[in-house]
Order: sequence, then C-alpha cells, then structure tokens
Amino acid sequence: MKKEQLSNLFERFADLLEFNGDTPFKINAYRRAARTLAELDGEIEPYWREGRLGELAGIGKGLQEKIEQFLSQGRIRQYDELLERAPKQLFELLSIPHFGPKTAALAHKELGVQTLEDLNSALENGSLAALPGMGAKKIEKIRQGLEFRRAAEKRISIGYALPLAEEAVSYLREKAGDAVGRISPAGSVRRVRETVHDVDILVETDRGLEVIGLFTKWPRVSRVLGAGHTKASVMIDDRFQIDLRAVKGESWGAALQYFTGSAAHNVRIRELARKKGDKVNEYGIFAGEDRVGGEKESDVYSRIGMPWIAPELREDRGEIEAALQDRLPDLIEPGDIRADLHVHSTWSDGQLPMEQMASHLRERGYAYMAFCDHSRAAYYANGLDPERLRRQGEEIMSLNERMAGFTVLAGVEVDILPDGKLDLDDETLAGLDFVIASIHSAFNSDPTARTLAAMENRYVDVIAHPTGRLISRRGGFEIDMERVIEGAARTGTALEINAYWDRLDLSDLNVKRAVESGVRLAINTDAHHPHHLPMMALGVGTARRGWASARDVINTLPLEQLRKWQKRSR
DNA sequence: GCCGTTTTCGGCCCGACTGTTTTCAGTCG
Repeated sequence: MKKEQLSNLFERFADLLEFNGDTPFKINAYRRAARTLAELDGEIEPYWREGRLGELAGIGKGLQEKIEQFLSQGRIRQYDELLERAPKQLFELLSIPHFGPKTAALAHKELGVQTLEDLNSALENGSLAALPGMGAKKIEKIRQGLEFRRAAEKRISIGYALPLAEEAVSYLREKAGDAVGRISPAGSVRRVRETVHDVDILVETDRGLEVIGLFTKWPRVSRVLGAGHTKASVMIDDRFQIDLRAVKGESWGAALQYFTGSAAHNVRIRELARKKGDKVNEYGIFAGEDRVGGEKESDVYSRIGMPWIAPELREDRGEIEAALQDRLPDLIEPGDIRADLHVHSTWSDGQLPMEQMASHLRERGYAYMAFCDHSRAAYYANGLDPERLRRQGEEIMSLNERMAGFTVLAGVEVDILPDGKLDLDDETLAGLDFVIASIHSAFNSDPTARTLAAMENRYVDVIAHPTGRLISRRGGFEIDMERVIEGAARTGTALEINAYWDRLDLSDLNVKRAVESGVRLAINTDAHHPHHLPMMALGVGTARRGWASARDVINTLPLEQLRKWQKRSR
C-alpha cells in the first residue's frame, strides 16, 4: 500500500526535520500530511494520475512534488539526504520518553550517539551527564525512558484500559466523597480507541492536592511518577500509566473537551474558535479577558456554532464539517442492543453449558440471543457435525420452554473452507435459526473470494470477524474489504463487529465504509465465558467510531423483525 | 510547508511540568 508507505515516510521526514531543529510549523505540516494519507479512502495513485493530489487536506505544492517523486522513483531525494546525515537509529532514539530531538541532536553532535546501544553506553560511562544542561535527574529520566521503551513496545488494549479507568473512577468516587464532583475518563479511553498508551481521568474538585494525594494511595498504584495540585501520573503494575487531572467546576467542560482529544480534533476546534475571536484552552472559553463558557463540554461546541460531538467521533474524520452542517449521525447507544448473536457453549469450545450462559445473557437485559458454536472443520474447538447440531437444537427447544421472556436461537458459526464452500450443507443450515460464517484456516487461500462465495448462500446471515486480525498478534488476512462490502450490500449479508478485545473486527474505519455503503452490521461478543459479555461495550464503541446508528445494526431489532430481515425470508 | 470572509505574507493551539535556567529550554499531551 503506497499510501501507508508514504504516510510512514512523512512521519519519519518530520522526525528528521525536528532533529535538525527545523521550524515546528513545517514539521506539523508533514505530520498532518502523514495523517491524511493514513486515513485516505482508497488508493493514492488515482489522485496522482488525475492530478488531484492538491485536493487532499494539508497537501500543497511542495508535498505534492514529494509524493510524485516517491510514486515515480520510489524515493524522495531530500529525505535520503537528511537520513544520510542523521544517527542510524534516530527513530528508535526519538521514541524514548524524555529523550527528544534536541537532546538527541546534542548527543549525536557531541558524543556521536547513533544507536540505542550508544546511548546506553553514554549513560553508563557518564559522558552524557557531562554535557551542558544534563543534570542528575534528567539523566535518570532518560535512563528510565530507555528501559521503558524496551519493556513497553506495544500499546494497551481498550479491553484492559476501559475497565481500569472505570475502576479508578469508582475508587475516587468512593474515597474522595464530597471533595469531588464530576469524574470521567478522558483521552483515547473515552474515545474508545482500540488501543491506548495510557488512561486519562478528569476529576472536578476545589481540593486538588487532597484528591490527588488520595489517588496516589490507590492500592493498585505501583509507582508514583509525579504529583502536584492539578495533576498526578502513576503506574499500574509498573507497566501502565494513569494520568489524573483535577479541575474546578467552572473549567470542567473545557478541560473534559481538551483532555478527550484527539489532538487533531482539538487543533481544528481551537482554530475555529480563534477565527471567531475567542480563545479556548483547558480552563474555559475566553473572549478577550472575559470567560464566556467552559462549565459544560457542550459550551465549547455551541460557542463555535455546532452541536456537541460524541467523543468517539473526535478524530477529525469529517465530524467537524458534519457538525457545522448539522448532519452528525444519530449514533447507536449501548441500550439499543437487544441481543448477542455470537455466543459459544460447551457444545464446542465455550466454557459454560447453554443454560447457564443463556441466564447470564438474560440478566444483561437482552431479549434474545443465538448460540453459534463452531462447525466440525474447527476440530480443535470440538466443532459440531449435523447430528450433534440437531441434538443441540433439541436442547435449545427445551431450554426455551424454561426461559420466560427470553428466546434462544439455534445457530452455528460455520467454517468457510479453503475452497470457499461451507462446512455444512444447506439442508442442515436451513434447519437452524441463525447462521454466522467465518474463516478460521488457510488464511492465504483467497479469503476475499471465499467470503464473497459464503455471502451468496441464502442461509448465511452474518460474516464473523471479517478480516481475521488479532490486534496483539497478527494483522489479519489480505482481504479486499471494498469488494467484501460491495458483496455484503448486494447479497444483504451483515458484517460482524466482533467485540472481543483482541479482534474489534471490523475496525472503526471499516465500519464507516460499510455504513456508507448501506451494509448492515451485527455487534457480537463471541463470548466463550460470561466474563466476555461486557465487551459488548467495546463493540458498540467501535460502531460509534464508525458513525453507525442503531438502524445499521441488526441486533437492535426486535426478534420478529430480525427474522424478516434474514435472506431466507425475503 | 500550508493556507486565505482579516491575509498571497505572516501566521500556524496552548499550557503544565521538570530541571537546572538565575529567566528559560525541552518535552509532553
């Protein structure tokens, strides 16, 4: 993917410029262009061929020329020249906390530091400490930063971060009592990004020092990195950072808006405010010296003439334009979900028998659910053949007689085989209430064609985890999502947002594409244990990040309407 | 390097914290 290569190239270009002490605005221009490219719908080449590169946000004459150079020659001369003169591992060095471009340039110029190993030596032999401006504490921070960089290579899943944030909020609410008012997660956790690098919590209080003191004594805190009267940073399990910020009530809304981000969204918001002659910062909205708002988050938006924007949309992916034109989507809410349509039991690799599992789902307030255990090709998961499926169906019938006001559908997660056929015949599928199809093997045998073939089957209601990615382990198979979305729209098959923390598949961007094409979605937990059921919130969050409404999602439908929606009844 | 209903030049979001600075630079979010 050329656009991804270019996006990475521009990010590194910005690092190089920063290392060389170039102007910050120029550096930002490169980073903005990198972002535009990363989030571009479709390929970059057509823009080049049709001379439309200049239409892209933040791509002017100079960057256009660089993109053309890259696309025609595979490289950018100026970049190569900068790279030539920079330390060998510049990008690795710059990723070390507290070791920024200025310090890197100094260490390179004075000590010839080229690599992480060089830096380690310069720390060990005291030569870095001997440089001007390098005191003992700064050296210690860099040493810890280097250690941290080696330990924490990857980001943390939202599946871990969101519950942790909620736990921190509960702790504060309980311990701080009437010292605190409103408390909320902020940052990428509040935006429900699939991975985050820390958790931000905002608390309303007039007694900052006291509340922050309490927070640093939370038993889950393993280390306090810093604590003042407006902010504390702590580590959980020595590997995960939480930042707490204390603000006064009059600033609550402005602060919540500011600390929720994203950075790109906030830059746009502040620009708009400035054009109206206002100044927005984390303390409020100001016209000259006068405070004109900031107590409520919506103040920030209403002041610049737009409705409040849901946190999940705040990525500068068109939400600001939509808000200005009053065409923000009517986003799906957690309470819209009436069913979980992808749940496993001990009939395959689930950990609880159906009756217990079904009780947990009913307790969550759903009206119905579907057991979709694996089919026989998933032998590792004790997959079901037609005979065992028939017996499971009988058990579900008797289960339904005992479950008042709650319906259990007999379903299956049928494997899409390497040749594109399904692992069960149509007669068996016709005997079930609900059918999910998915790829679990042979990821390299044309997953696009196999998925398209599966969608042609009139009994297949949903394609589960369409890209097969595991966020912490693999990127997913090479699937042409554009064609899959077209196929789903044509055949009337839903695509799953698998809410399991390591999948979140479809991703937010793919959800947005699907919604724009009129494809229906199904948000399911793929639960193998009741502990997995709360992850529905991650799926709904991902749907919201993809601009989905309740009407885009089939498991918001009452059961009779779900049945009418199915292909088999059309 | 980008961009324009103040502008084709002169802006570009803005503040906290830390350390080593005796007045501010670097880093971070």
